Amino acid sequence: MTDQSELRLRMLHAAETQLSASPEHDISTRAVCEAVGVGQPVLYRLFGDKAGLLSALVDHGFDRYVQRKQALATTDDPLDDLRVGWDDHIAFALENPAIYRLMFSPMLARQPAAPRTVFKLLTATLERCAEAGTLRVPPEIAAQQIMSANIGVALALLVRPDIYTDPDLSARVRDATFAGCVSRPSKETEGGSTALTATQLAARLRRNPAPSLGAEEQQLLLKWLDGLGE
Amino acid sequence: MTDQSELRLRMLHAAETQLSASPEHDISTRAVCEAVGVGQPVLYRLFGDKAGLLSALVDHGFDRYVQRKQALATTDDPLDDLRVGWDDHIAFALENPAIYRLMFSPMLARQPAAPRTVFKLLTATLERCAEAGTLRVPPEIAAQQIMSANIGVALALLVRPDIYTDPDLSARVRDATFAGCVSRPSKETEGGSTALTATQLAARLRRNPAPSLGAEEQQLLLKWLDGLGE
DNA sequence: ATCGGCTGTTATCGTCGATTACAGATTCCG
DNA sequence: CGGAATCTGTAATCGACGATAACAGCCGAT
Repeated sequence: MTDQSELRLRMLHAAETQLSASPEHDISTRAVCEAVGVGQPVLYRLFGDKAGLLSALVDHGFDRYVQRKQALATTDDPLDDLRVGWDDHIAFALENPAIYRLMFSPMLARQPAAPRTVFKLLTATLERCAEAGTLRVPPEIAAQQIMSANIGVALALLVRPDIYTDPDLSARVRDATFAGCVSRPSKETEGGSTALTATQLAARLRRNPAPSLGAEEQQLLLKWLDGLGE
Repeated sequence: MTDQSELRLRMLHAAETQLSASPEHDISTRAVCEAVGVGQPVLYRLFGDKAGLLSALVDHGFDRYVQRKQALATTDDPLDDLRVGWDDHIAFALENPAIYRLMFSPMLARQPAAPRTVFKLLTATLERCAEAGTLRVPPEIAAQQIMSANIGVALALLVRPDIYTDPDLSARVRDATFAGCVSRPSKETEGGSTALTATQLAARLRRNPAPSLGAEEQQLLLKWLDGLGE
């Protein structure tokens, strides 16, 4: 029970250590097994195959990533929470370079499922922005922009520090990306743009469905509002 | 002479074909050699080792990338050239998924040198923007923002089409990124911002150094102007 | 006590990256 | 012209690795 899951964790830890120490960014199942003092069949029973071990390592990395994200305080300023989330993503990448490389490697045979959870977290914060009336596009749309840019910057800083030398690169792309989809609440924006108001209304309806509308009507309305929001 | 370089190309082509067909995103040196009808030592003489073959494949990909970029017309609207360059980057990624994955994989043992050339091309266009007075930061700074975001979006669309479903994702991030460092010439901006003017002046001085200043003075002045531009 | 299922071992297979040893062709020079 | 040196390829092999088969001890359930 606890034994096998503890062995699992020990193997994952050994794999992570060896991956961090490997200039080739690769590990060998033999070395991992030897490090924890077991034979290879144990690894293959626990993880199926080498890809399974790497997948588990990726999932383990995403677990820490999500745990860390959820530990971040939720303030009453969702836009500031967004900024903190972006910076924390970059910090995670720089503090866990080996696992981050693996987590977001485009060469992985099977891509992990965890990013969908990460997306939900980001979307939740964006929903709060939308409710506050600072989101100019539907949350799912904004989430894709933010995530792709955030990962792009993290990989750049991680993999090519020789090229991406600007210490403010992350902050610059962050501000530009956020400026592209969210806007500070101000007198000008308030009641101004129809897109903004539609997005705001959609967010409120998603939290508190209107009792006067049926389920299908509600869905259709939200679809229209999202259309206006884009 | 031509023989060995032709053999090299044939092996590169075989490697690319097999990489594209491999669900594991990996190739075997044996299969490549067998495909072109030679023994393994030939490969090791031409490329050193497997990493050398992959490096050559990456360089070959960057050659095509650069060739394609240089084939893009240069108009009198540098901002529009920037947009075309961004879109072409995304198109290249989607049209050459296997090589693009490899070119920008964070798991490569040795990172290629070609990206520096790509950066120079982008910076050249940005210098033209600066001369036109539409760049708010030094070209090298802007280039880092644009490249990292561009790669981030390309990898997202390539690797996780199931998550990044917004058909306008690339255009949105592109516009937001450009809005972050360049601005359309208008009455407001003209003569308005000191940062903008400093960047513009730096670009002009870089093209036409002031005869009234010495080399060291010129360098110092440019450094100051870049500082103002940030 | 015994059966069945975990959990681990040793031994082994097939593949792959990489190297050695060697052979034909070509070039260069006495 | 002839032989030495170099280039260019092949066949055979090595060592490491991923993966599996066959087998052995432990432990709870009946």
